Amino acid sequence: MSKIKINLRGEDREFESGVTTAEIASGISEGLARMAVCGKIGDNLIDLHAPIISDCSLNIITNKDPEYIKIMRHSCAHVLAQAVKSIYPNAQLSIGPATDEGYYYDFDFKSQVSEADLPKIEAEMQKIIKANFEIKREEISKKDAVKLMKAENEPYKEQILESIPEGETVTTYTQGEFVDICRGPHLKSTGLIKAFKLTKLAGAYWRGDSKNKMLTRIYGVCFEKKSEMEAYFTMLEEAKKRDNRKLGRELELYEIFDEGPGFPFWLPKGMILRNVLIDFWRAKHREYGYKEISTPTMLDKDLWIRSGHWSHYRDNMYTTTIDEKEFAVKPMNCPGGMLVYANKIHSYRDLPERVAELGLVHRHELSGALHGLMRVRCFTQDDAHIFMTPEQIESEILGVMNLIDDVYKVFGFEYSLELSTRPENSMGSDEDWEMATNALISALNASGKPYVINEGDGAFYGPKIDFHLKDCLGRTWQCGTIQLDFQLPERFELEYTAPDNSKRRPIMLHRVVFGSIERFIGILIEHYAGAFPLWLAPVQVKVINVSEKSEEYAQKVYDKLFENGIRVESDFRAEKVGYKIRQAQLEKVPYMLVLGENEVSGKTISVRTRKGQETKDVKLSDFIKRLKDEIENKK
RNA sequence: GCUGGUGUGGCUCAAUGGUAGAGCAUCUGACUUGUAAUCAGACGGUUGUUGGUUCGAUUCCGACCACCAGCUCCA
Repeated sequence: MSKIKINLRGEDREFESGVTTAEIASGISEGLARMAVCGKIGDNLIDLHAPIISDCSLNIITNKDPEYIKIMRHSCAHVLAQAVKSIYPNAQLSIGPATDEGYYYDFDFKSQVSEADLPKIEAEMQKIIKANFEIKREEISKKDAVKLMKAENEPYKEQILESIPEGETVTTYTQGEFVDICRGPHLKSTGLIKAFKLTKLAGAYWRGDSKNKMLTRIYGVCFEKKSEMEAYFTMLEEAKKRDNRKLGRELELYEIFDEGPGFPFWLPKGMILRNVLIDFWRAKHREYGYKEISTPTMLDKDLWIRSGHWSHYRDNMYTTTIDEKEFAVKPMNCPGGMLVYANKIHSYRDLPERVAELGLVHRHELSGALHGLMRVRCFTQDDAHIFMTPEQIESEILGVMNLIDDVYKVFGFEYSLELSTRPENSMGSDEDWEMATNALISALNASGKPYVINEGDGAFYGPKIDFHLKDCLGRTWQCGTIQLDFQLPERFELEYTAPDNSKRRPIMLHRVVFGSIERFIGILIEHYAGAFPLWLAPVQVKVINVSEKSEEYAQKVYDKLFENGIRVESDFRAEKVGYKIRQAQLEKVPYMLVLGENEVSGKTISVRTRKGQETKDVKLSDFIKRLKDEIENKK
């Protein structure tokens, strides 16, 4: 038996090769052995009974560690699978991982199953948990695993095994009658699962590929305590209240009609929000050295053939025929931008040239993908194309990253960065892709911000850095993006004159900050739960009179606010003050002015904030000053 | 597009194999009101569309459309 060195909490200790985490734990203390749930080497969790055969640094994970709940969720997925197999013996298993709040398992039910069947499955799971089956881990050869899965009639599992090299060992986990091949780790027994619930049922393609068969995915949640699970469901209820679709209608921001699925209509209040954002956007772009253009919505098909969109994006494009000529509605703004660049002779002295465009694009998204303002079929991209020399790539990318950060900060957004690399169906040479990808990586590294890599997720014309923002349910949406593109300058033969008088091809990047105004507003609605800060609020002040006796004075206050450019509304209806306040409150108006006989005689105003704070005897001029300061500083 | 579900007045929801009811909103009247809903009356729906089953369907079945959750895709 050979010896290996295992580092435990910074201390090197020697063990026999093949030692398990369980053995190490019981060697330390009985308590630790009892609490230990698995080991952790690097980021990998290993089963308590998995042999360790090489030098490493080991953490013993106990039921006090955050990893514990992940394991419980994973085991819960197995319990789900066991329950399904016992109710539907013909159902076949595919995969079943833990998620952020729970787990899911994909099955090929050979019969139809609907959400109504979930309680039945849940009850079976409860039985399994109550029976407290031991979850046994075993190592078998790949060959035996294939044999086992064949015997169990699990073709999906067999397919999974195919990707495992010959000669490797595979682990199985068995609980009662149920056996699954799985890397683990798992709980010691099913009885350790505390709070769980099945939440929804949906389709999911086998191996995430829409060409494959669609399986049935059952989602569930699992928590260490019932109270945590209840808190989670309460959170979901709260999140529903800030859904952009619900608030969009209630606050009269936008509407989507059956006559135009995915084509949002902007209502007056939403239009204000939109315009305020655009004003802010223009100011920022002026500051960062951009010019602005606008290119047509519909252009000759030949242009799209030339840009490559016709061959790569045709399915998503709307087209029409005019005078027997085919035209396409733009799904992207770039080709128009290329024509504008090519329209003029450029010197290296002009570069980088940053040209922005608020471009309305149309894309035929699949009907099932539409989602409020987050995913629509026509939207305004706050696009820009930057033309530059190779030396300018990194600093320009960093410049855009700063601009995006600068803009997101104003709203208090936290975002995550993703680098997407070359997809399968792409244009261009290997060298170009490598150079472009490296340029993005070095800019990311220079920024010092963390990022994840999405292999094969880039655009067909180049790799990209995406900025993701979260919606109220924690789903992330791509907003900002920076995409390098070597293709379009080539296809449109763009040039600039270098210092040596030679003609060179500029490097080009596409970028958006908001992403699309629609999606960004969708995120904003949920981020603020509709209670927009003053500078964004469609209605900033509501003037409310107490009775007819103060209407004339209230009108004067309204006029003064209006003259000062404040977005003000009045409510002089013959209703009780409480009623009118309630209305304004539901409209989430930041400030309400309540004006009655006291204010008339004192020539003051009474201010109520949307949070319910009241201040009496305020001078109108002071209030206006305060409003202007708050708007100016985007508080 | 795929899987499952849903579809009743502007909004939220109820009811039924025998042509639908409430609250809010709207309108009218009364009340002149002090910080989250004053009272009363009126108006408003061929129950998403379209076929079928039936003496009769909004209710049962099919197709289509839209929406919801998820998958795929994506700003």
